[in-house]
Amino acid sequence: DIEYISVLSADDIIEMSCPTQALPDTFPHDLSESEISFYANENMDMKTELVSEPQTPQESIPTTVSRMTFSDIFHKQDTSCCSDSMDMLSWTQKHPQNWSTLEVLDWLYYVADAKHLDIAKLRGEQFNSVTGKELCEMTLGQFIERDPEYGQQFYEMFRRHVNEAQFITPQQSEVGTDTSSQLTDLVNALLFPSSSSSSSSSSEDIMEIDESTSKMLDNNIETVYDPTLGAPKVNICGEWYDIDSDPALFPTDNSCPTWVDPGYISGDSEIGSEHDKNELSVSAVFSDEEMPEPKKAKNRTRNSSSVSNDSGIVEPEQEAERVPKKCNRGRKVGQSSKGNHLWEFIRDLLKDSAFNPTLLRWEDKETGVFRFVQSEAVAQMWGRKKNNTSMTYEKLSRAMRFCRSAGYFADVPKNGKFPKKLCFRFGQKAHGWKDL
DNA sequence: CGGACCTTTCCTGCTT
DNA sequence: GAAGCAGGAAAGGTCC
Repeated sequence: DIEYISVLSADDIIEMSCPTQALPDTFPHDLSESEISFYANENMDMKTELVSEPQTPQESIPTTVSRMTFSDIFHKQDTSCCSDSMDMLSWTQKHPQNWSTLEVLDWLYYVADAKHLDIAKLRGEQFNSVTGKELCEMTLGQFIERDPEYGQQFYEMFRRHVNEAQFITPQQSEVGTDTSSQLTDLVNALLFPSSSSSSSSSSEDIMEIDESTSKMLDNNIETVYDPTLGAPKVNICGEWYDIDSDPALFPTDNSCPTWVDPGYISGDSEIGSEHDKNELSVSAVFSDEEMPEPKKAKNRTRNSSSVSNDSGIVEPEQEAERVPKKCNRGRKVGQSSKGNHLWEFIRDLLKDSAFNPTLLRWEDKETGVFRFVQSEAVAQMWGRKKNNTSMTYEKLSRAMRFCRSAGYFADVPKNGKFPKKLCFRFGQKAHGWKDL
């Protein structure tokens, strides 16, 4: 109701906005209604934005923050972490049946970005642990069940992708062929069927469709294997890298990009390459026997109270249950903490204006106090970094508390100056956060 | 191979 | 009641 909206103050808007932090905290409270406009995105979600430019351009945080998209965030990250960004498009070269759980999420976020979906409303966590094979079998209802807001769009985009996508094979990647524009066209054709679709579409068309998405692709597309260069080399950000000679860029774990999809090309599930032995075949990883247990599966071995009866006497059968069993605790295969300590990750996010103050922000830089703004988003990023799709803020905050007891973080002064929730402070062992 | 370290996972109890 | 915090316990991966 435009008449109703027009009398709202900025505070009213903030109060009414999505409870999952759709509006950044930096959205200014002291605006008049003439300084705010409402608009609906293509999904008919109402958004707010500033009409007038801030008086001091250096402090134009609210405008940029409120319009920030996933690729704005990730593109910024890409430049400092090329191998991560390469992985994010591996799904473009595989049949969805062979997507890993991470590739499902990469596709999801790619679509979310391309369609400018609201980050805060996106239920990405509902697609954690979903494999490409499972995604292929999901019905519209199941998509909507997982994400009531965008489930239908995801379903439609996914069906279109499954039905219409072509997948790059080594044979198609001929000498001198511009695989970059091919793949860019392909993906954009799938995402924007109405705008243009053939490989003849100009680069201007693509930029017009979605500049940030196109940039994201352009940064990664040259990673497609080029046989003319001999044994695998890739071009990242204008530089050619030799995979074998640069272990830092291509670690030996499964973060190595997938050049081709043997399972798709050969039409069966026989996996033969060394790479795939490392990565494990789809059938090996996602067979029924090996599917991850549901999150709440209880194989607990501690807490004697849970196995003793009311009288405190432990029954023989219950005693047997106390024998330690293997459960899904601790890090999973492929997860790594090499050089990625939590406090460093947090410090680096605070260092980056793409994340600070959008996802987390300083409360008092002098004393090292900071606060999570979008806690779940930070947790998902942390999980992404650690190859763990089931990361949540609850788990992240437990790790934060361990880091606190270890001295990397410290207690936040309880003087009423700082919020009691979502607030942390760097400790003695942490360094490098002051000189940001 | 063992141990230290750093998480990750799950949980109970408490506070806001 | 939900969200967040605090911390115990157990387990796993990495590094030395």
